[in-house]
Parts: sequence; C-alpha cells; structure tokens
Amino acid sequence: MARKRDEALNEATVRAIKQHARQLMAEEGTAGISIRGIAKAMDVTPPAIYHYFASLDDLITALIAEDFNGLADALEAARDASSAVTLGGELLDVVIAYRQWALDHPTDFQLIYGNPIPGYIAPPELTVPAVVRTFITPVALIEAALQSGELIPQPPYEAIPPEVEANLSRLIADGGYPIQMLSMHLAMVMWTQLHGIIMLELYHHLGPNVGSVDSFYRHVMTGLLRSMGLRSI
Amino acid sequence: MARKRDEALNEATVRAIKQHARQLMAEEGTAGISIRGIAKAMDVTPPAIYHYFASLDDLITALIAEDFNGLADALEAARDASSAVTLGGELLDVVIAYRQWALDHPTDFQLIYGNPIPGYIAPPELTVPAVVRTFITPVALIEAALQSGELIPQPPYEAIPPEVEANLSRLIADGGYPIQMLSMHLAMVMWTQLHGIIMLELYHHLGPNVGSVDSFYRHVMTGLLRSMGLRSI
DNA sequence: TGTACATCAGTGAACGCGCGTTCACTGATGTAC
DNA sequence: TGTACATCAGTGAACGCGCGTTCACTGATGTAC
Repeated sequence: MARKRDEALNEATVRAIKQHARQLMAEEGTAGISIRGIAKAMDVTPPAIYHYFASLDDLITALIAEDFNGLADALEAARDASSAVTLGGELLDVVIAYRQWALDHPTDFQLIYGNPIPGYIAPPELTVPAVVRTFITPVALIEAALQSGELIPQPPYEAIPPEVEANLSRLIADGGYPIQMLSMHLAMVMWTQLHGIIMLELYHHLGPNVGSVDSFYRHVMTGLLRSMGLRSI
Repeated sequence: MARKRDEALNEATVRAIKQHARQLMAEEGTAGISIRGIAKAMDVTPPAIYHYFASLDDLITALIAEDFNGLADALEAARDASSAVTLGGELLDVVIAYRQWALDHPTDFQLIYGNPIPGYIAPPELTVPAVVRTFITPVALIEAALQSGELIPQPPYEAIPPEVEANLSRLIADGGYPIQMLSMHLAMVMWTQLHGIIMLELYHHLGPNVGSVDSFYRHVMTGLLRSMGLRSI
C-alpha cells in the first residue's frame, strides 16, 4: 500500500516523476506513459514510484489536472500580457494563446482532449470543472464586450436554440458567475471552432490542406468574432 | 510469410476479421485491436489471421481506408437521398450526415481522426487522398451554389489569406477538379467547425455544456453557412 | 552525549497477464493425368 | 475411375517482450529521552 504525498518534502520527486511522464508521453504518445518506463528513465526501481502515486491511474489523473490548469493559466497570462487596447483585441490574443498552448504541449492537449488512454477513465468530477475553468477567461471578455457595447450581437449568433438555453442557464447558475446566457453561447461556438482547427492541425490533417495554419486560424477566428458582432478587431 | 488476399475466395473471412476488429475496437477503444483478441473472438488460433493480413498494421490500415470510404459514401448517399429543393438544403443534409456517421461509428471516427494507435503510423499516401475524397461532396455543392448565385460570398468569408491561397490552388490543381479557390476555402472553414463540435461531443466534453448537441450542431452549422452568404437555408 | 526506535525511500524478486510474430506441421480439398 | 500431387486454411508450441502491482526486505536518516 502506498502513501500519497502526506507531507511535502517529497515534492521535488513528485515533480520529477511527472516531468519524466510527460517526456515519455511526448516521445511515445499518450499511451506511452508507464510506471516502468518512468522508473527506467529515473534510474530507479518500478515499485519506488508507488511511494508517490498509488497507481498509474492516479498519476495520469494528476497530469490531466495539471494540464487543464496549465492551459487556463496560459489564457489568463495572455489576457494580462495583451497589449491590445480593446476587449476584442484581448479576446483575440487569448484565442491565439489557446492554440499556442496546444502547439507547445501537443501531447498534453491530446491527453486532455483526445482519445482516452487504454484502460484509463478520467473522473468527470475532475474533468468537467477543469474545462469550465478554461472557459472563464474568454467568456468574461465576451461578457464585458457585450456590456460595453463593443460587441453588438448579429444574426445568426444573437439567437440560442431553446434546448441549449435551458442547459446554459443551469451551467451559469452552477458556476455562480454573473454572465449572460448569450456570452456563454458565443464562447461555446468560438470554442468548438477553435477546437476543430487545433485538433485537425495536431493530427496533421489540416496543414497539408491549408498550408499555413497560422494564417488560417487567425483569419477564421477573426472572421467568426466579427460575424458575432465584435466591432473592435 | 503470409500471403495477402491473392484471390478473392477468402473474401468472406477477410470481412469477418475486419468485423471482429471493429467489434473489439468498439468495446475496448481504438487501441484495443489485437491479432490475438480477434483470433479469440473468432475461435481460431492467432497465426491463422496471418493468412489474410501480413501484420497488425496492415489490418489497421485496411480498416482506416474502409472507414474513410464509408464516410465519403455516407455523404454521397445523403446528398442523393436529400429531399431538399435547393443546393443549400442538400449541403445542410450532407453536413448533418457527417455528424451522424460519426455518432453511428464513434470508434471508427476516432480511428481516422483521433489519437494514433500506439506503435502504428498511418501511411500519408493513404490518408491524405482519403480525406480529400470526403471533401468532394460538400465542396461540389458549395461550388454549385456559388455558380448559381444561391451563395453570394459575404465578408469576412469572401477573402482568403494569401498564404492559404497558394496551397489551395496547388490542392485544386493536384485534384484536377474545376473548382474555385473560394469554394475550397469555405469548405475548409466549414469542415473545421463541424469537426470541432463532433470531436468534443465524441469525447463527452460538449454534451454536458450545451445539453442538446443535436440542436447546437444544427444551429451553428446553419448559422455559419448563412454567414458565408448562402441564401437558401 | 549516547542509545533505542520510528520513519522514510527505495530494492529485488516474483506474480500473472497479453502482446506480435515465427516456425514446422497437419489434414482436408481440389486438380492433372 | 484411380492415383499423385499441389494448395489451402489452420494448428500448436515457442520466442521475447513490456506491463501493473505485491511483497518482504534493507539501509540511511531523523527524533525522543
């Protein structure tokens, strides 16, 4: 029976394990993570790992949690570092940072958004709020732009299907954020668009088709935000 | 050394092998495909499989090829079966069929568009033209709508970034289709949008957020096509 | 200051598992003369 | 009509591999009195 990091002195080792796990994942893909592989890379015996994580699944769960937070942090940082003078400009910078994080951490992005690792099931009580945290930065900017009149909703994006409306309002209530349903809806649409480009790019389906994914992404995302009624980009 | 299906009498067995492979994949995920697993399911000895496929990788490649063609066939069938009276209506039916195929064959969709199977690398000379075949039906409808004036390009979707333009024209030349670059570009944008929704849905990230993905998908895709300038839906 | 003991980090051997692939083979079926 | 032979589909044993996890253990370090 392994103890989980009761106190924090082993913190450095925990970090080292995660780091080697990510290294392995980068080299062999998301399913390449293994206790034995990490142990070999650290020049240590496999059971030693069990002092820090109770099982392989626990390790993976920790990685996933960290990655979601890493992405969310990157979005916040991009907003804070943005030199844009409008909310729309900040939003575009955040959107660009989203893809940049995926490009900088391709296997991490696959880990949180791609095929599940064989035999592993991510606990939804981790995964759902983690996705939500990732949303907060962009959705808050959309909300602010909406309030300030910088974003004036345009058809067809000013309407929300009734079936979706119900769920969105529950989502907002659960989160406790003072945010209009329309902001949430627009963020959702934006999210699916950006996600499609990134996923296709990561799996090498988009590059051969559009050549410069950089330009394509910027063009499409700018276009989408303008279609939604954002006047400032 | 195994012979590949020299003649076609073993065709029924080849089909049975693929079918059991898909079954296994549906139960255990994309990485659950294994020679031994298939053999066990067919109540046969593992080496027997090597009479029909030279290796596991060959089998996977055959599955991928078949899936791409299956998706392309489904799109053609949807166009042919469409009761819509406009090109735009047909296009929307095709777009809906795309998602429906993914929902009907979730692990097949993951196989062709999700994480690669550990240790397997799909041959690009198979994969790139296969993706293209999948494009033909929607892009032809967009082209026709453009020619007939049913689609009148609107900003921001009437422009193509220069870096993308170069690649698109090469793509069209390679394919030998008499298609305007703008049709290709619009199809590309549409593809990334639809793909994002489907991927997020398949991995259970979208459902909890929007409630009815059905409504959301229809709403977003209709909205996008209208924004592009399609007048008939 | 010295001794007794607890804790911590890790070892080494072993478990049972499933995997792709190879090899020499067997028995049934079909074909040629 | 009967015999000789080739082909086909599959068997059974074995290879070497990597995996997660368990178990009893060791030796170093820290702490209490």
